[in-house]
Amino acid sequence: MTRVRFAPSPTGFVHVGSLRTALYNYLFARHTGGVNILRIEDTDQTRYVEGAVENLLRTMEWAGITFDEGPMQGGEYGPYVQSERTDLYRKHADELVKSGKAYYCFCSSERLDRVRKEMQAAGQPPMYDRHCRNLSSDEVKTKMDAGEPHVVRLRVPLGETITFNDVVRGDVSFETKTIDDQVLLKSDGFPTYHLANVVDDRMMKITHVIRGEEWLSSTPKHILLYRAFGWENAMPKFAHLALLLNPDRSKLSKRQGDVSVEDFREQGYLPDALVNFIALLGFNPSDTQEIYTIDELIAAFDLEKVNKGGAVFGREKLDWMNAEYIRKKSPDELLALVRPLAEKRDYRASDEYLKRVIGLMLERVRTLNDFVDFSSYFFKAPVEFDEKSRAKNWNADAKARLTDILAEFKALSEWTHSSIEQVVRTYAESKSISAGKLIHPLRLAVSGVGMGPGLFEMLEVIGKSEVVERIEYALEKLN
RNA sequence: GGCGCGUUCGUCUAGCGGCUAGGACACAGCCCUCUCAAGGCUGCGACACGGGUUCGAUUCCCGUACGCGCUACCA
Repeated sequence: MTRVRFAPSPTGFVHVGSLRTALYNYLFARHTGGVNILRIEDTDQTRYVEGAVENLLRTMEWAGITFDEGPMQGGEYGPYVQSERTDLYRKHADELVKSGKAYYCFCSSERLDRVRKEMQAAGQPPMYDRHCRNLSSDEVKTKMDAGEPHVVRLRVPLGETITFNDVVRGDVSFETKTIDDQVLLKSDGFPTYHLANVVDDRMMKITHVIRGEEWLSSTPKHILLYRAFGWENAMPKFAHLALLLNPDRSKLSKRQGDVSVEDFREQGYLPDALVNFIALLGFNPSDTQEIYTIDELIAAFDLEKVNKGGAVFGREKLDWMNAEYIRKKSPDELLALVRPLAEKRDYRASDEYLKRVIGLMLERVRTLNDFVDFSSYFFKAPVEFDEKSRAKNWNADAKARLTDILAEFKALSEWTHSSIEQVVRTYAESKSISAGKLIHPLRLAVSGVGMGPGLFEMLEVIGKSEVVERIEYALEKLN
């Protein structure tokens, strides 16, 4: 039975890179019929953010990523929040100190900074100088009795090579002499990531650690910890995912655009589309298919097929994919999605009316928000008129023709797109002009802009009386 | 600086010794058309570089370049 975990730090919003890590864990768990676990890694008290966990939970639910064990669903290896497990970490840190695999360090952060600076100045890699590594037990006792603040550090064996087989990268090696005597337990009594992570992965019987590439260099420390605890035989497999990149190939970050899942949600991206898109950033089932349902992704997922190189998070393809997903939604689903957006803009309309607007806009939107961003004229008469379209389509001739058309519209008993079209085309023919000479000015008069859905369908939806009023207004206002 | 990882069209990718290097997004043109889209067709466009290994390298090995990550009492 495979057991994997997604172990985020609740520090605010959910980064799309985190979503991808969560997604790959989820896909792997479901593909292998294993267990997907959510564990909150909140051991840094200085980075605590109010409501971050709730937001994380909501975001995961939105994305359709489910967990079998976690803070909400419980499980036999809980609690699943690290701040509630501190006794466990302390116990394990003590055990390591007793067995000589770790030691107390009383160095102040000032001393640490100074040492690092000195080493750097000397052209050495900035590392801890292992100052407290060989303190005698008497010295330790004296300092402890005096209540000196201290941390627990791992006693990293010198002169060894740690090699492990990463599922996506193959063999990776590190020299232990390049590894710092890592702090395991901080002076505030909380564990660092390394300790808490290894202890929890072991206690929760994790079989595969699927995480971001930023952890690759720390993996030998984790392996050393497994060894120190005597857990070599329970070592999970490691799979390090390449990072998501900005268009300039730097690590995907704020400032160069949106990076939080919440941002995309707010901008009208569908969870299925975001998930589909992100799944294919670094993974491909060796197929030319682009659109995958979540079940297809689960069926196709394979850690061996995860790419080693980082992928640029390119917005254009996401937009295309989102549009594809929007068009696959049923009218009722779209209504439910767009309704709140329309209300936020104070667009008053019946469900029936909104549905018709959605139907006309469907082929023209890339996000849910586009439905309302580009359809204001279905709900409110234009107050401004697009200057480009006015310059091109509006003149004395157009005004004269629209005056004629207006009269015919008023006389029209049946207001449907085909009856409207008939009026317009018949009139154009009678004057020996192209229908476009009427259509464009009409569009401008009624919508205020030069683009949009087919004119006749649009006029039908907006309704006769409103159309008449708008034409009258335009005739009066526009020169 | 040190250590580690990576590198196929602009972007996401297929490829796992022999292919006219395939697909998608984007872009350009054409068709459709009342505009904008959608759709259809066509086009543009890549194996980072240098050495090996081999009858033959995008593919295997070694360098170089470039990019990224780590180098905290943050995760």
